[in-house]
Amino acid sequence: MTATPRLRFAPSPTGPLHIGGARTALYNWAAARAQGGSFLLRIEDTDRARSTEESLRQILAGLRWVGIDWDEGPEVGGAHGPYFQTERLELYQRYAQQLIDGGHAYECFATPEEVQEGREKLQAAGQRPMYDRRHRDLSAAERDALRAERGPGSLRFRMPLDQQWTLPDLCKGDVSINLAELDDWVMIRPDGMPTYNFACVVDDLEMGITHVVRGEEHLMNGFKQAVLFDLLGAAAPQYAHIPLILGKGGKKLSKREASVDILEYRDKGYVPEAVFNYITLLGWSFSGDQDVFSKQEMLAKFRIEDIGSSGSKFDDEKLRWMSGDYIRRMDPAELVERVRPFVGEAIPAAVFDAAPGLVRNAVACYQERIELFAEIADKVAWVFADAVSFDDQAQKKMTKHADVVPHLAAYADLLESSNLPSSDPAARAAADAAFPLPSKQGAEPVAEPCMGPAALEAQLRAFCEERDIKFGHVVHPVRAALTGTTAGPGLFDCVFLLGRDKAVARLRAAAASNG
RNA sequence: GUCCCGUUCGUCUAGCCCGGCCUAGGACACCAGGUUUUCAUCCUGGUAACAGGGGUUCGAAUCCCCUACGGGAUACCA
Repeated sequence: MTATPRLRFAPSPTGPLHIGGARTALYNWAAARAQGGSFLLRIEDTDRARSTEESLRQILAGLRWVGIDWDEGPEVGGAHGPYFQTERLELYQRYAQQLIDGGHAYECFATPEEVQEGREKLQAAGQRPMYDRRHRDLSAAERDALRAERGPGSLRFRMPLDQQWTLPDLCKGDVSINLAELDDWVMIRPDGMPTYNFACVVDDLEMGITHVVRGEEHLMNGFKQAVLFDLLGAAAPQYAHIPLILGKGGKKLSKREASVDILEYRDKGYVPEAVFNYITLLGWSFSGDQDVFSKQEMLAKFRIEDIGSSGSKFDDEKLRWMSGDYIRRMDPAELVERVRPFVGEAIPAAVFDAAPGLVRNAVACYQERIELFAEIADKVAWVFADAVSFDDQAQKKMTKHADVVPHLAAYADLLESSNLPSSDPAARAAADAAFPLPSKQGAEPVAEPCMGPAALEAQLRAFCEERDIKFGHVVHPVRAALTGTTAGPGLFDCVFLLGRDKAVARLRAAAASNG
């Protein structure tokens, strides 16, 4: 019965895409996709002074990064273009003329000072401050005189007065207002540029938009636009004005508590699917007991009507948790791929290419220990570095177990004569292939080309028994010696990753500097 | 000031439209235990909420009214 839905996201390129904008885009996108409709992007660049190419690029990149694509709009074209408002000026003029002819718009010559003065008067009288409609009913002669004296005026909308208007809102329900509360708002500026409300209506009409999801700061604009649609003899889209995203304090999200620019999340290494998931959850819930869901799952259930009507606060902690959750569930091969842009110097590019097995193993060892892609760099650096330096905790462990330090050299000797994988990234492909890390307890291949984590553990346990030292006391200094830290993957995964030469060298270095 | 919207654990929310299944469920965070060579993961358990006040009703988180608090809008910005 209803036509296929057409929704849009209509940002103005005056800054980067922020979290709130991304969520708005997301809901519009989802509503379209869920119903097999179209999603388009329209650029509202009528504010020429503030619009920039750079902002546009950032917005498009931000949308793509969270996984939002569009059927019509910049870079993809479409049958309802152009998709930049500054390229549609003639269209607005045509509609403006139609409205003038129909008596629904009039020219206003009031100076900014006069408008302001009128506002203050109303305010003082306890009424809503707005344009006092002083030029609403000018005679033709008065109009001509003013134009001759002051030049072209702005085109204002002749708001029907004293009329109760109810706006059916998909999110808020029916919202009513007396139209007299609304301004005779400016549709076209004296320079011919349309304002937001006017261009928006013309475009939504021309582009066949059926639903509009947008922030609740536009609720009042919803009335203005709906009335205009009515006077144009057209049906307004179904509006859904959704609550804003707030910061921890319940105030507008500020840069202090969270990144406002969506691309900052990309740069910090958040998993985009998690950002998508989390943002979706800010005001919409998949089900009573499931927070993590795929796009496909979401689309199967999404309905605009289910978007919550109360504001929500942005919680970076949960976002991070969710990012980590996505990482944990990722295929290790994919993780390696996606972590690559973030490793910097920690894993030299040459090693990345020459020793995929080693890199895979190293990264996989940290899969459940990171929440952001970017965290991998610092974590794995010790594997690929030439030597390590101890952090405070590691140094403490070393001094605390000073009695076992002498044994480190002996352990080094033992490893030196053992069949460990090589420390040379290029010479250990078979070893890394034979032992996918992190090693699971109990499992160990039989026909292995070298010692694996389990064999290494057995070896060290025997070593301790021979020398009558506590296994638990050796483990910590060894870990510190090898990795420079006290936390990390299983100790024998660490030994394995390092390979013989590096493990031996680090044990000896630690023994020397702490003995 | 005026108009509009909102208010369930610290946070995101389920439940509310179509009153009883709600001794209010889930998730993050937090606390306690377990697994473990460390960290992390994982598992088990716990703390914790219907803004307040009036109605309506046999019965209200759910319906109505008032108050308080929060947010938004009050532009020739979007």
